[in-house]
Amino acid sequence: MLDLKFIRENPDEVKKTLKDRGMEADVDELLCLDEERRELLSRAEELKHCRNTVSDEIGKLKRQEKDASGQIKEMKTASQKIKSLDAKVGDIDKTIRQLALNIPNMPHVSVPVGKSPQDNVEVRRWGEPPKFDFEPLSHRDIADALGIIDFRAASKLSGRGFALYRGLGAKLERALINFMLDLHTTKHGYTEVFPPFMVKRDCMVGTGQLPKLEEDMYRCEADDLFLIPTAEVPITNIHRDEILRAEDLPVYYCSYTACFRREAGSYGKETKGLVRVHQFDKVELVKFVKPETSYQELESLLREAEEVLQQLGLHYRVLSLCTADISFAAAKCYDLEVWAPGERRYLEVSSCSNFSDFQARRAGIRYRPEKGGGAKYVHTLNGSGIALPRTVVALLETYQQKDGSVPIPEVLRPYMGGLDRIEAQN
RNA sequence: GGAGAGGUGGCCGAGCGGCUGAAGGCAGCUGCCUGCUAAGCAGUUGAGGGGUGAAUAACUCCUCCCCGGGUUCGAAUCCCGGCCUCUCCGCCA
Repeated sequence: MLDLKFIRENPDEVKKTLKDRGMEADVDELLCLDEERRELLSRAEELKHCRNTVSDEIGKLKRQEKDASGQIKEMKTASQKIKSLDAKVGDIDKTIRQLALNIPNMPHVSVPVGKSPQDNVEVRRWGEPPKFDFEPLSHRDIADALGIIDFRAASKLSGRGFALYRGLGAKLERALINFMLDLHTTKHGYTEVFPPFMVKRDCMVGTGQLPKLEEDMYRCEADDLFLIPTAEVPITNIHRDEILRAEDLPVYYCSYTACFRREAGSYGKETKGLVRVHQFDKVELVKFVKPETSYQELESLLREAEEVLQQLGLHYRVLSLCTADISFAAAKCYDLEVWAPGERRYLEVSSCSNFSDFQARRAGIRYRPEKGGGAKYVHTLNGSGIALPRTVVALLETYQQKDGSVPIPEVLRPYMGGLDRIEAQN
């Protein structure tokens, strides 16, 4: 959510942002309501001031056992007026909030202006796509031949869009999780967090999944709990409605969780195999930082996510998303796309965003810049570090051999009991 | 799931329906004092919003004692609903 005061003072900039993002929202109506609200508020406050002073007088009169029935009568009607004014202000507040929630974050000046994902800018590539002297297979065929992922069993259990990892496949998943967590906690200074996978509605609102994306979330109706779509939700909400101490910033958390997404409305080619599933594993990176450092922090967050792919030896590219493609809450966003030779395309495995104070305002996460100073909103950032299934896709497809075996990248071997390749199991 | 208790400022902890935005303590900050040990004395220290204003200066007003309703001229204080925490019992991986 943007600061109302900011919208009031910079309506044209806000409108330009909406245009750049290809979105619509009624800024003028918002401003009009805002003005009306302030006027009503002034009137209500004047009356309240009057009520406060007269009520004091009544108290004094009563203590002296004098008559106060005139004042009481007067205040009775004043109270009614206050009530109706407050109600009006409350209604307008709701509408304003609704309108304000539909206004996206202001993109950073460095974000490319564009109309569609085609206008995203490639920032860099790392490594080379592998060359094969045979026709590379898709991860589904590789995994099937090796017996490490059983899609048939998964759909028997849970329907389409799920995977069941078996044997070395399950071990590989576990190895990847541990490798990533160890990298971020030991080398990049993150604190590991293992949160609940179900959260209350408040949390989903705090990070912005609700109300807009309720259809995409799994919900346990009896308790009104939601399965988390990403660790971003519980982790960001750790400090909801808190004022952090300046000396504790920056705060870095990394977290492995399963993620649950209904992916309502996505069918077709993408839904085969591991590319888009309802439940997947992900290691997430979350930062709470001082505003003046947040763009530096975004760069380091991106590097930290990239390092996972580098150490795994997977070719990838980095995109700076354009105004039309960055998410609603983001001020700037990089996507990390890994090359999948069998799919013959790049797959998004991480999205690293700086939300500036947009998410913090909504979730009430502040810090006190200096002693005696007022509390300010922190800047929040997050990025996957990284999502597992597509990494597995890229890994299997990149390292596949003609004989069907898949060598394991060096860095994962300690996590695989020293094993150096996956071969067909019985 | 059953039976109780409770949620007050950075923390601990008082609080009678009006004199409480909130006693007292701790911690922090600012002075002063002092060679006796992180001692003493005084002052000061919450958040959000509105108005006047060039102002991140100043003044002023409103709101906030878990959240949301209600009673009342007036509610931290009374009533109802919700959320959370704790204790005891039961059940269970």
